[in-house]
Amino acid sequence: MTPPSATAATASPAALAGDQHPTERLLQTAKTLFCREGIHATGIDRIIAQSGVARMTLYNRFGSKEGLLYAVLEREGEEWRAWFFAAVDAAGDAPAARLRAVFPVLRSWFEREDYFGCAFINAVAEHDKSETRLRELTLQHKGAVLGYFGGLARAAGMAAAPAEALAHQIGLLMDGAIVAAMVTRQPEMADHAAKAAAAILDAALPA
Amino acid sequence: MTPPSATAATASPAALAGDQHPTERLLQTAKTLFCREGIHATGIDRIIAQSGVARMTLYNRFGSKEGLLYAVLEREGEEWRAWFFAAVDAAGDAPAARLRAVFPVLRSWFEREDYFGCAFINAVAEHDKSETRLRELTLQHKGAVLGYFGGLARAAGMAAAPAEALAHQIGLLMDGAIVAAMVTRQPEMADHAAKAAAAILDAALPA
DNA sequence: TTTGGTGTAGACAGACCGGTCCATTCGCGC
DNA sequence: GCGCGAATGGACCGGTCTGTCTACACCAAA
Repeated sequence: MTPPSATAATASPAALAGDQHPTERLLQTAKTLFCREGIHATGIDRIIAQSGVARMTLYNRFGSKEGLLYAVLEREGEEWRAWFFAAVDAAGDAPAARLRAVFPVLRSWFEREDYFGCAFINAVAEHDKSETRLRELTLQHKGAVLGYFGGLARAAGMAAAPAEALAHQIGLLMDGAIVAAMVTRQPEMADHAAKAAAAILDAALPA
Repeated sequence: MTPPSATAATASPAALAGDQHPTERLLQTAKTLFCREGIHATGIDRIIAQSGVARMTLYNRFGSKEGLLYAVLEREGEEWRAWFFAAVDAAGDAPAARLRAVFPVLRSWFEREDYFGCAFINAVAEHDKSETRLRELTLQHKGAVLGYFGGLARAAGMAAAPAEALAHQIGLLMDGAIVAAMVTRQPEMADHAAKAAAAILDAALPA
């Protein structure tokens, strides 16, 4: 997912290989490579070479490439949500204003040159569809986001059931914008989504 | 993408390995395996074993695994669009009625047990994001679908620009539903999308 | 009957995969 | 300075990957 440098400061890729903890460098490097080039296409050798960490350190910390992937996703989910919620909340105190800020915030994500789609969606897409673990991790992440949307909707005066329905609709729009922006490389996909969201919100929220 | 057996008749997997042209069996088998288990995770050996075709036949016909993938996507796009447009058009003569039929039709796709998401999206997701060929193929496919939506919107009385905007919004909702249904395995995602689309259409179309 | 195109069966090559093992070095608290 | 856990660097393993090559079977047209 690659949120706008939630870890801040250490932006330079050069600095990345030098001063951080091995675990951190592994997670960071793996996240980047997994997202940009795909998980299966990224070999262990690439990860350890680019992170400047010994092979055994990876296996001691994460057990396997799969374990590393899970750790990357867990971390990425936390960081992304922290960034996203904060950015949306910064749009104002009114819940309705925050709901309307969702897609402008997403656009700022799409505009990053290191935007390569949602790590969770991409991971599910390239694995066996009967794999449950990955889908569970993804559902957990998406569930947290939907919960956040639902909370905003209720805070805006909606009842529980319609608030949940609205959260689902915004969530669908968000997933659509994420994959459309990945494929087209056009951040403006967020604007189309924002217009759609506006129509939905206008119909759902008391004026 | 796996549309509901556009090639009809030859549904049985057993029949698949027996009576068809080698080229056909390769395309069919590769499509299924690529979608269900991922492209990188599907080896040539699996494809030739399951299709009952000689290894050299694959390389004579398609040149490489990559060539096979492109052929699969091209074919899949054509078949899927043919099925989808026909199914939506069957909902009625009125353009508005057809637009509102989009997500019920998608739901019938999500309900298939061999639904594993959109082959194009999945392919882009698991390859290097600087790969242009795959993204172009995907854009071509999505462009055809957006064009279809835009045509319906104009036929429903909308001007060119707003019709195109509406097409984008429906398209985003569609992509979102496709990935959400892939991750959750819940066809009801289409219902949420349908509600969102209804709000958009109600606001856009003249009553 | 011959010939040529198409497909088959499987051995094979070379690269690369994830993962293991081990000897060595580093860094830090004592 | 000492000792010990953590990290390193690299050799190495078995397996699998894509792609090539050869020898052979079939079948229709000349």
